[in-house]
Amino acid sequence: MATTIHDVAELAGTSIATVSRALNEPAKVRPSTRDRVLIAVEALSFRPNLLGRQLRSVRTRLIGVVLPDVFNPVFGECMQGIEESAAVSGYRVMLMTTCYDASREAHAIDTLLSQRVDGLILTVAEAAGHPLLDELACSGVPYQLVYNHSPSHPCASVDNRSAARDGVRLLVAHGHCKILMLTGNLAASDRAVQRYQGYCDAVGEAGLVAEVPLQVDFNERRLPPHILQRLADPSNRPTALFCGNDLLALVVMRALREAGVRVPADISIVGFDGLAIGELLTPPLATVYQPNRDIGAAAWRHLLGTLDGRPASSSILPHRIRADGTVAPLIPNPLLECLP
Amino acid sequence: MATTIHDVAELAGTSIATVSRALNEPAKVRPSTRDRVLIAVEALSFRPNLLGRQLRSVRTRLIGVVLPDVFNPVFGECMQGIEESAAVSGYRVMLMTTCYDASREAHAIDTLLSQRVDGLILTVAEAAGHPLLDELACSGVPYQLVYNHSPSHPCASVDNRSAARDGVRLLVAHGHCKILMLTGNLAASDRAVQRYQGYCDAVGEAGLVAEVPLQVDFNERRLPPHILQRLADPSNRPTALFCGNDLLALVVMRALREAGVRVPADISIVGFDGLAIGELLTPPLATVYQPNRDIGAAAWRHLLGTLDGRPASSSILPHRIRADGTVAPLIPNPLLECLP
DNA sequence: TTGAAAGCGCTAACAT
DNA sequence: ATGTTAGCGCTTTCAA
Repeated sequence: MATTIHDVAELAGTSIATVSRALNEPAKVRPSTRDRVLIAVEALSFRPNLLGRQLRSVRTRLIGVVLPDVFNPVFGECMQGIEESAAVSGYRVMLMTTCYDASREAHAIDTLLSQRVDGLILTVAEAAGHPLLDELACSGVPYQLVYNHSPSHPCASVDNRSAARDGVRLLVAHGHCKILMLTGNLAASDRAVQRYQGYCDAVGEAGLVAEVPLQVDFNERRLPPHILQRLADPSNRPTALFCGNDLLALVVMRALREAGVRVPADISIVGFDGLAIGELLTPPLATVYQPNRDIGAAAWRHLLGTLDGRPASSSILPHRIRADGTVAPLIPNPLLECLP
Repeated sequence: MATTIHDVAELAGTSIATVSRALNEPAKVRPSTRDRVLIAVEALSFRPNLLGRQLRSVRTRLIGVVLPDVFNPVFGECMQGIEESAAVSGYRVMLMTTCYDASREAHAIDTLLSQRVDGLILTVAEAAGHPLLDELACSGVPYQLVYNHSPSHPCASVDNRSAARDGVRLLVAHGHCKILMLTGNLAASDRAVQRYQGYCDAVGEAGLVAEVPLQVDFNERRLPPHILQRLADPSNRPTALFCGNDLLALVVMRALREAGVRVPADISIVGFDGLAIGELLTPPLATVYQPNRDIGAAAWRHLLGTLDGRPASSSILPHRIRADGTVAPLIPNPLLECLP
């Protein structure tokens, strides 16, 4: 079938070992033989079979990436950061998505380890006490979390709690005192919980009441009617909304718009993610910006370090508040009382 | 190091062949022995080395995906469609990005073939006369283009030209007669050229003048000043803009907004891509919708068909016009003459 | 039903 | 500087 190292060796009149060396350690072979080999390689358009090499060597130069999906631009941006920086170091990337499903996470990790990836970059639903992660830690295969901000595992992430707190502070600073949080499924994402804690921090330090967050199944493309009702009712609605992620913020903004609620005139909104695309909107989405591409790149840098034998390490990347169009100061309404 | 099939065989008191069979063709092994093997597998937490299997078998159950990037949600959405449907069939996906660079395309294809992927799904800058694609066609490795709408290669794509034409017709139908096209680098994308042709078709059939398209380096995050100047000048600006892709549409919308030009009051805009996110904007982006996720899924379906020995095939997926908020009817201005 | 043995294509000692 | 050879872990004839 495909031409192998043997064909090349035969044509070049050398042994297969020489072919291998000519290709991998050219310095170790006499220029004239090297040329003969390279000519043969060219003539046969020989493409070394990486499987053979990978099976034989310790390194595969393959890394596995496990993400909830790559439909959400957050993960697309991050994946871009991972792929392009890994490519620079000559590593290839295998991607598996989990749709926030624990059993799919397990399956992905298992498959990737079977493929003998050199390392793993992953976002899991819940990092704390994740059995697979602990197993990974023991297995000796380097790994790096992204987005999961965990004290016990190497990760590259923003500090979700502080970041969320800063986002909510922006709303507080604009005079809002009835701030609700809208989030994806809290049970399916430790980040969502951390961000809710940040919300509570900010609301608490302002002397306001932390309300129970409104949970939305993240796979929904539309806002459930009862939630919309809650948000659209002028007599009862919050003056500001903090959303656990940008996609959710966009979905709710659309729903509100369709219900005749104006953003930010009637209600202010702050998202979380810093989607590049959010900045292009009208009005631009106020959000807690996290450097998604850099998060991916940082994760790779850390992972590469571990692959090179350095101890595992984490990065808490800086977040930034994009105080943009969807936040407006609260216009005091003498008829409404802002205190609980 | 890692436990191998030998360890399992030893513990189960069988030969490695039996272990292999117990795992791959359980029917061919006596239940009692199979159980012994499975217990041993469990006890040693044996993870079969896919590299060994892949090297030995004809199939690797690996596919390669080559995309310009995965930062642009178009490709993220498509990648999602590919990955999740391939996963269902038990295939793993290796992703390489090219940043629209021909040499990186070549490198990606080469690497992926070295990895002995069973097939390839790719978007290239220019499909027609692409040397690597012709080589691929000969090599016997199945492949499927996405987004490249090519007559001579198996592909899954919308009909870029007709789709663009329909998008521009929307503008024509709203009374616009000074319609400009804004596009990424024409030289770096055959789709961009096809879409420009569609623009010319629609403009031509309306008896209007097809103008030279405004090209923008796609990697820019901002609109070059001279282009903005051209678009913002009230005495000279077009009444409508057709953008070769949604990201570009969003970028130009932002720039126009900052320059005080209102969309769609002062200028109407139609994009191309149908980004899910575009629908969530205010106003929602009018665009030529293409079913990105389905494009990915369709490409996989075709590829799988080819892998199963059926002849290569293509899908032209239906596009749809999302006649949304960024298009407004032209309000006739008696002072301005709409004829060339 | 099971085992022995031959390789898949490659790298890396070791020998020359 | 080059060749010989022994595997890497697995699947798959072929025999038993």
